[in-house]
Amino acid sequence: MSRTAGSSGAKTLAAIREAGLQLIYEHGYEAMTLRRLARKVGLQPGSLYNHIATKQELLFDLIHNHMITLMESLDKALEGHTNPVESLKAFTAFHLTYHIERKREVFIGSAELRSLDPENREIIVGLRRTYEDRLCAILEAGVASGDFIAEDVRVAAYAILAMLTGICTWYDPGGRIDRKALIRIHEQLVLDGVTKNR
Amino acid sequence: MSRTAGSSGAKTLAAIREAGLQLIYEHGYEAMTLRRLARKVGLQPGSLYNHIATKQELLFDLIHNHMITLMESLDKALEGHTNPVESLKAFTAFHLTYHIERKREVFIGSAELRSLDPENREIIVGLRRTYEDRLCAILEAGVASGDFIAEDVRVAAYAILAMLTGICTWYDPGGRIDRKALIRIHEQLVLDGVTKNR
DNA sequence: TATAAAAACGAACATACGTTCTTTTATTTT
DNA sequence: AAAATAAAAGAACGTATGTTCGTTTTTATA
Repeated sequence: MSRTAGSSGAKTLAAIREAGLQLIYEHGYEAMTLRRLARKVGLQPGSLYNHIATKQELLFDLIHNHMITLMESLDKALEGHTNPVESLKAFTAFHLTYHIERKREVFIGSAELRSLDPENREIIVGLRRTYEDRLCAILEAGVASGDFIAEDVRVAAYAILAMLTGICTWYDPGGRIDRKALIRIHEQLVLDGVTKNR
Repeated sequence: MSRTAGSSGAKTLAAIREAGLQLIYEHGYEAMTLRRLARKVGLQPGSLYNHIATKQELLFDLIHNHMITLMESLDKALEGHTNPVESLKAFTAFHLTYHIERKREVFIGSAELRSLDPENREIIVGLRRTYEDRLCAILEAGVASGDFIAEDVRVAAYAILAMLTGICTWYDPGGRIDRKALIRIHEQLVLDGVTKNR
């Protein structure tokens, strides 16, 4: 056999991306073999190389795409909010929603950082830093306006991010807890953490 | 050559454990090769099998040991506390301290869960559940006594654990932030999250 | 001190990996 | 319709992996 009827580059690449995402999420980058990936897509191992340059490049593509989308979505979600309290609520809601919806991408984006080549890793770490900075800016604005109290803005930001991101390691969208309730509870937790009198 | 002068089973096993811990922490279980591990310990690859049964068993040993120690230490730390507020503070301080001191074990204990054989994984998941239950019990006691308010105890517990555990992914013991300050800040964050009027 | 056990070496094993290359067939372009 | 390109197959590559085995030397036991 050779080229399959109905085969199209764009469709196959999309299938490779989706299957790769799932396999890396399930087993990790190192544990995912290209043979397994090929089988899942319905190809021979060698045929993958008509669409990807290398296994490493596939990983970077997945993470990089995710980070770009994350940043763009965040900036859209924060648009129009000037009040620090409202901004923080918007950030919390966005972060939770996005991290629940893109559970796999988020997980890979942090767990497989170490599997990236140094140059690739640096790019991703830079993007992540930019994301953290958005939260820091909100907290700083709130401290300046007197709405928030935070002993150390960066510590508070990391604590908040850790708490929110941790959610998607156990949250089950089809489970007992409603998503809106989850967001409400965490908005409150986050706000209380930076507003209560000390 | 053959058996080295001064070689002792216990010492070599300890060296293998320590080197394995470090290598798995740095590169992940799948990415750690037994040849690399052997080189780090100063052995030939085959000689490892005088001390471990298999690569998988080494991973399980490391994680299992960690979980057992974690539980014992927690119960010691909670001993004598009856007041829910004090218990929660003690839990927070213990969790942070332990997770900072045993950064590597903690990381491996969650990141490499998926690298465990199903039977091994089940054992670890059970132990982890027991740990979470300790926190839930404290929160429930606090709700019953009127000290805490929590819409959903399990959600609150997971949020707290996620926040606290997330710390050890970025906290640098030699860095800008003092450990005692870190504990103080988080005790407050945690308490605020479950005590403030809604 | 003789004997058994432990701990190391070093070679070898089957297997699996990421990747390359040639060939064949389908699709697109001219 | 012919030519060029794209996408697949399938075999092969060198290399690395976890593990086993027979041998040798050191330590512990009797």
